[in-house]
Amino acid sequence: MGAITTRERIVEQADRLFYEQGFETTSFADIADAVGISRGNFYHHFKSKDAILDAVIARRLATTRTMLDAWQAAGDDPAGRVRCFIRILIANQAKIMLHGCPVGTLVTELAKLNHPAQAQANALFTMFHDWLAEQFRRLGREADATELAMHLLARSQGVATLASAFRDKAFIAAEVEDMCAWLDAQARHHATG
Amino acid sequence: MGAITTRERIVEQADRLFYEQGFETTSFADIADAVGISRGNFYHHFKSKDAILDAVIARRLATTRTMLDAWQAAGDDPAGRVRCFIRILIANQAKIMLHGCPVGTLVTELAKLNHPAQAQANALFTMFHDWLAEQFRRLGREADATELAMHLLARSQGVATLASAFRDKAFIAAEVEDMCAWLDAQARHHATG
DNA sequence: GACAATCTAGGTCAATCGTCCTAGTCTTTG
DNA sequence: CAAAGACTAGGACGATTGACCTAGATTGTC
Repeated sequence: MGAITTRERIVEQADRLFYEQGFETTSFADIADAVGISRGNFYHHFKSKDAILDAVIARRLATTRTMLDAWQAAGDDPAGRVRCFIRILIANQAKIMLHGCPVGTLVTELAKLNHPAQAQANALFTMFHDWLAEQFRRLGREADATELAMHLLARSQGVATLASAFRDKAFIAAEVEDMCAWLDAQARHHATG
Repeated sequence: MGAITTRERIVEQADRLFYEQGFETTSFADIADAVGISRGNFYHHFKSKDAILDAVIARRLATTRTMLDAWQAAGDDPAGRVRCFIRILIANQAKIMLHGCPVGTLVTELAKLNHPAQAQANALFTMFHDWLAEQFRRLGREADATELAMHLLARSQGVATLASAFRDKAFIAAEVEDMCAWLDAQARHHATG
């Protein structure tokens, strides 16, 4: 127990490669080489490439859930939690400048492929959205919590897209600061009005 | 003259298919079927798939240039021009909900593929950026025109990404309105401060 | 009307894709 | 120790990809 199984290593490397190269571009050979096993060995663990994609999405959902729960448990300040979300852009800025947002780029690619797993990938977005909306509700914005969550989600996506295109670190920093200021204004909007 | 050449029809259909399905997913057979010519005929007009991509990007750069010039010539109101840009999201909302932003999705895909044409595709972003920055300069925001342009570009990208993921028309409308309000505030910021 | 350039069709090529199969090896269990 | 099941390696498959080739059709020019 506790040992990393071959199946877990496959999902781990597939996750990384799907992020770095995209889902369709990544072949079985790529994953096999990364894991260090033979190609034929694959079908003992996954019956198809789509099955690997399902496992990767499930893995991302699990790690995202863990991250959100950790922020939830860290303190009692909803605004502080939202700031944690905003600052992902800085924490992961190196990877984001190279490969964009893991969620956004996957959802976009699956949409173009009209892939059956679109709905599952969208659940990643929904998970972030629902968590953000909950924080805004706790900030007293019950009426427009979902709109505020969508707004912040959209801004993060836009920053990731442009940061990747222009490889611009200063732009990320400026937008993160701007989003934090916007967040403070929203919290004040509750306190004063 | 004026007749649509086979080459133009190839570029036109490739442009559409690259947008709808993505660059890598679209095969020569797909384009040939759409144009109504044989596969082998291709290599008389383009020596490689990358050459078609170059032509598609050049076509998009030209149509974008034409659109921006038309807005430029339409009137003398910089804020009104920026509103034209913002409202692309509404004018093209059906396609955007299905396939995202033509610029953003192409740039993102080429980045994942580490494709040589990345720089050319990025020029599409730069063209929009420079045009927007020019409008902000005319609004008196010489000091931060480029930052404002990047900000608006990012927000548009984010809206397109989420609109595509959630197929949410109301979300687009709300964000467009919010961006227009933001634009007015920026213009006021110049007039009053 | 002859000739050259342009355009088109369809077949062929090697490479790569996801998938599948079979024959071994290792581990577990009675 | 023996039998069963889990795991692995490596090859083979049909399909598809981008690329290339050759031969015929069309067009334009003298």
